[in-house]
Amino acid sequence: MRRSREDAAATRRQIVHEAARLFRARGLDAVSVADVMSALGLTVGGFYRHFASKEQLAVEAIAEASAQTVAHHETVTRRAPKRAVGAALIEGYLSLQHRAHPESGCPVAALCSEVAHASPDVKRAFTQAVRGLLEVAAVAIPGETKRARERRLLAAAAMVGAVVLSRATDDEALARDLLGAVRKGITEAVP
Amino acid sequence: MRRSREDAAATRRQIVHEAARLFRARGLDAVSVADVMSALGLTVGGFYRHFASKEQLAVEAIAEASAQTVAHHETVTRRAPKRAVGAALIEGYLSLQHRAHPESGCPVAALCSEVAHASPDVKRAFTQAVRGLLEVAAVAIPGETKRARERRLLAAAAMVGAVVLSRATDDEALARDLLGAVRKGITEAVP
DNA sequence: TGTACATCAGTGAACGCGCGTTCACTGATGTAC
DNA sequence: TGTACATCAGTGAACGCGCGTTCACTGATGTAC
Repeated sequence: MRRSREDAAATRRQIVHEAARLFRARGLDAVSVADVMSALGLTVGGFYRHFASKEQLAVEAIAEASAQTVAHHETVTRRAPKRAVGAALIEGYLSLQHRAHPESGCPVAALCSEVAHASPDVKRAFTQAVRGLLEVAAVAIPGETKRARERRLLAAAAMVGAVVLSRATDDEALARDLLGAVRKGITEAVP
Repeated sequence: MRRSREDAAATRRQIVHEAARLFRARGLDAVSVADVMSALGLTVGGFYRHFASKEQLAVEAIAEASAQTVAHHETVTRRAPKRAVGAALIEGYLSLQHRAHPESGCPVAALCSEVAHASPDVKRAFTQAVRGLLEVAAVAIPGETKRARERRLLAAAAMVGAVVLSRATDDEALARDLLGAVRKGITEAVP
């Protein structure tokens, strides 16, 4: 039966929110529209009242996950002692906690190799998420010089690489070493 | 009809070879057993004379791709002027050529975020590929010290991260900048 | 070396299954008067 | 404010499709004598 406009808008937000969790946890392909809807106690049919396609949901879910991640990093920035903001951001990103919880973590690390084969719209949303990550990196490595920007790109690539590889390996020691080595290497360059 | 033992062994090798190409090009999920077989002019049914499952093929294809990549890097090492071996390896890995051709490139960069959700066997094969990459990195950054190992891990994470992100973005300038920044950052540390 | 038979690589159709998407339907919500 | 009607959020079943895997079959290869 019909729901009020507010209820419908809330449902839509819940679908995007749940999709943002599930896509990060299991990947875009491995999560079906039915998975997302049934996680909310809804049936598949209603999905298409809100979205034109699963792809549109992927686009919005990536944007939502990116916004959550940026907001999380802003919280970390606010709470950390002023001199140690960069270190706090880097340590959080490269933590075993982040490794263990892709569903609430950085969508760039969660989806990077999959997105290489995705549609232009999904790639665009993903690229925006990468830009969000680089803005967070600018808190740890500020400056408008070419060199500062290069160091931010290096830090972002290394951090994403370390988290992704730590998740893909079955060697716990290697996973820890990767995260630790990148944390050390990046923080040496970030006072 | 039945084929000779040599023919059958050759078919098996071709299946693994083609799978190594297709999986890197499109991802493990997006390539079907039928895709691999029909690329060789064969039908699906015969596949199960050679492999117990698609998963077993994925394991062998990752190992094959890793071996190809290590062999390619050995060729680069042999051909480069002795003082510039590290730079040659790094530049090849971080090239637009590598970015444009995942099908013949590093399987670690091609499959990293997908493998996080794969079976233990696939993760084990992938982890071996990561170790292969670290051995290649040891040519550029030799040494048995803890510090040398950490720098290899950092270099590997940054290189994989840069290639993966450069492929996932729709922003060509960002892609080039990522590859360039990591090349610069890593080669500064690698004389 | 020749022959009879077992083996098995590859074919092609079929299997059950889950997918994204569509659709007729329901009944509460929103709107027009 | 009340009423009649249109709208549309969500249901539940159905659609065509491609997937991984199985299987009866074929005929050349391999083996035993």
